[in-house]
Amino acid sequence: MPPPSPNDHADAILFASESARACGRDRHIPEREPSEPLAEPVKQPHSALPDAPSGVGDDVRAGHVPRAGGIAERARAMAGPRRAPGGAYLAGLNPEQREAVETVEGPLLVLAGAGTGKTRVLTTRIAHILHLGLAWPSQILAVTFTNKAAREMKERIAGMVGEEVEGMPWLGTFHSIGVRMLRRHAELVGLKSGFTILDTDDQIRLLKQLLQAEQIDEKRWPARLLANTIDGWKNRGLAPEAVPAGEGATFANGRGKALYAAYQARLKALNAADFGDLLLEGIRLLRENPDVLAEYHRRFRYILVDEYQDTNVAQYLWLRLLAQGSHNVCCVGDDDQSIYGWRGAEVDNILRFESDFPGAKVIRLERNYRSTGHILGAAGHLIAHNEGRLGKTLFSEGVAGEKVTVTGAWDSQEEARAIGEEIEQLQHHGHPLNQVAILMRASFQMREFEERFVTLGLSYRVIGGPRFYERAEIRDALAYLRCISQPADDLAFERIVNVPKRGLGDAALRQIHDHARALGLPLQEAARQLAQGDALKPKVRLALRELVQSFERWRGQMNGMAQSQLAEIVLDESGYTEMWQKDRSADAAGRLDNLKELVRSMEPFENLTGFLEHVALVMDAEGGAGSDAVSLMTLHSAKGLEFDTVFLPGWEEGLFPHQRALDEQGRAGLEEERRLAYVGLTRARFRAKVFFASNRRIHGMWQSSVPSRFLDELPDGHVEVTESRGGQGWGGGQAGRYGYGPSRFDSAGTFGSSYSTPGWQRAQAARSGSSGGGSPGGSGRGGGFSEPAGRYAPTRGGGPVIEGQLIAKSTGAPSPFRQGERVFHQKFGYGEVMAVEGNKLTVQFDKAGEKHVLDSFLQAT
DNA sequence: TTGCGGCCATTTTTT
DNA sequence: ATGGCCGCAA
Repeated sequence: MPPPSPNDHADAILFASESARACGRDRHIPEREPSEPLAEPVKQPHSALPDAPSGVGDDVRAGHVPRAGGIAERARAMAGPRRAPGGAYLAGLNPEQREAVETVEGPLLVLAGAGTGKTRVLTTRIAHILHLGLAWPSQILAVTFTNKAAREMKERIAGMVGEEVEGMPWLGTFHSIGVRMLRRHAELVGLKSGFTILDTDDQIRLLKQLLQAEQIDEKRWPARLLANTIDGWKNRGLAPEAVPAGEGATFANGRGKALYAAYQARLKALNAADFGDLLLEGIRLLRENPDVLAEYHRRFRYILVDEYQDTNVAQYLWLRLLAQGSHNVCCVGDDDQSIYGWRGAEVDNILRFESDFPGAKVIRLERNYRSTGHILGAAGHLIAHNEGRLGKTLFSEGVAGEKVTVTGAWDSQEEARAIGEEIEQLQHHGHPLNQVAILMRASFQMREFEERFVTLGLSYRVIGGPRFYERAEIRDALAYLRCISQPADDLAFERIVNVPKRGLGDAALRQIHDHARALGLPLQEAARQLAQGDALKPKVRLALRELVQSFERWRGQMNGMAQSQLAEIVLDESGYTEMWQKDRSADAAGRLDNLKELVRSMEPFENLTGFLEHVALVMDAEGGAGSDAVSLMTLHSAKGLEFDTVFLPGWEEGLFPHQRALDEQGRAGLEEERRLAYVGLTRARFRAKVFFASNRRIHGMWQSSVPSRFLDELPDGHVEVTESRGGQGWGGGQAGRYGYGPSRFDSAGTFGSSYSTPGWQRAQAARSGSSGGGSPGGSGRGGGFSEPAGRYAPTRGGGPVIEGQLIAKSTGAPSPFRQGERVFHQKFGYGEVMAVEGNKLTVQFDKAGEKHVLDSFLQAT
């Protein structure tokens, strides 16, 4: 590392003296030793300041010194007359929250249940640290997962300490902080400081090329799978050489590890990093360069982590490295809300906190300020079925409120109709739609609600879904801009070389590639040379020359105008806008709107580079949240939000808990699904309304469904079973079979007749099936499949069956039904089998017409 | 090079 | 049922 620039020292002195003054005014804090707060900030800036190795302007000097007076002023203001020991910001905290805020030294885990004021603790804690003068804003590392969370945190801190928050360059997402570190020390990990950040799309295209070059069959070994595998390794902090040989062999007959290494080499050659690298290379940087690590140790006096239950191994390693300096690491999270295991989050991180950080203190926040007693009671009882948890019981001092309702519907359409009606009722009673959300397990469930709401004229808004910057037209437009800004960005060049179509197809691209590889040039430069020579066919050469010249022209204009203006010119002159204008498909107009929106969103940025950096990391555009509308989203995207009324449709076995989670993750998968249910319930302030449907169309085929086991795990005392209007609901048959004891759903006759339900029908089928043995359905609180666990209870021939706790996947066994046979189906009535394909049948129903159904839902007549 | 037709998979999502 | 992707034919 180069030595610090001379300026650093002078600044440090100024900085130190300011800090001493700031603290000096705080001197009268009764409970502190006089020397203690003084000592650190004075000593700290000296050691922390030697900064970016390059010495180029960075946070501390650039941002803070001029503002130091401001800090002192703030401190004085806060230390003013109204200040109780500690400051006004501590006033509204409950004792646990206050303890979490004031326990500033040493490792601390705050187990913050849903709605217990987690963000408040985090932000107040930062304000507190600043207020006491324990650290400068630039000495606090505060990490979140999403940009949204970072933004919110920043806003709330600003509400408490004012502009000082602007001096917190290390408040951000894991990734943005990772980039920040890497940009300063890029050379140490084999990159140049201006490296490009590749998103998933770029990553997959790169891997595709790699697979092609290696002659690996992409059908058998899709690039997507390799990308996931590599991401998985990166999530676990494994560089190519660290991948265990056995695991490295799982992809493409043992070539996984080598491919990973090749991919990393390719990234370096492109001067690019993918999302995983932003952390993984950060870890490498800190491990291999003790001086850099020491610098950050000196810098970060306090480390705070939000949503700790979502951290993966790489993030944990990264944090641990950094926390070895001050040991002042505070992680806030809730093991019961860990729902991202499937993308590498390790609940273990939070479960093991105390042993990972010796001397750690754990504070539980269990006082809930959000939900009514019944909702908390129901959610708490449900989550208590999980084994792997630290254990918390939320309580509230509020009212019991309305019970959680459980409503059965005949099929998903009726479910949507029932929910639509309830929402209209609420609306008539003056309930704002903004305070209503429908939270579902999978996004395909959304369509039904959208359709229903369109007919009802109910305004709704879909949260989540494809992000603005991930849309094809936006990515295309960005690729043009990247080509201008970074002529060596090969991936961007490839993306738009023939978009719109300009006759530069695979063949032309291959030639450019070959030329580039031969001379070690970026594609764009290779293209420029080829356009001049005569190696290409005239037509191709002309098109290429046109493109290359355009880029040069645009690049020349780059500095003379606002980037948004340049973008307009580029989109126009490249023919890209025209391409969509000519497009007759339904969404073309929307795409043009998106492009306009893109151009508009560029305006506030300093320059094109600044904008592109923003886009790479902050992949969200502010969507209009203005109007009063019902929110539709998945349970995953609901985490962290709250609504007065929450509808939770689709609580059926196979959908929720999702079959795949059960198949692939077993018990762990089930527990994560249960946490998801818990997250859903705890989003509600006053009303949580659970629904399930007895029939649902999945992959275009009607399937009968069994109510979710989670329904049985809701305690009687907090739940009310209602019947959807006009619905036939579902009979009591299946409940209780999961070993959690009897529940109210076991009493027959809650809904209509038990004898018309799919559960009963299936029990009948089981009884007449070849296995015999098991107790017949329909008796006692029965209808349950009480065959010994682990044994199949086939329907006729064997369809979905219950094995232990899981419903097995449909077997590939041949269907027992023949073409021409008369059959009966729960939803569609009588019909005739038209075609048989494995266990999938095409049936011509007398009333309902031709449908595709699984054989296990049919009975012979 | 482009355009169309068949084949396959299809939970959840951030950076 | 439906959309995305690949391969093949014009």
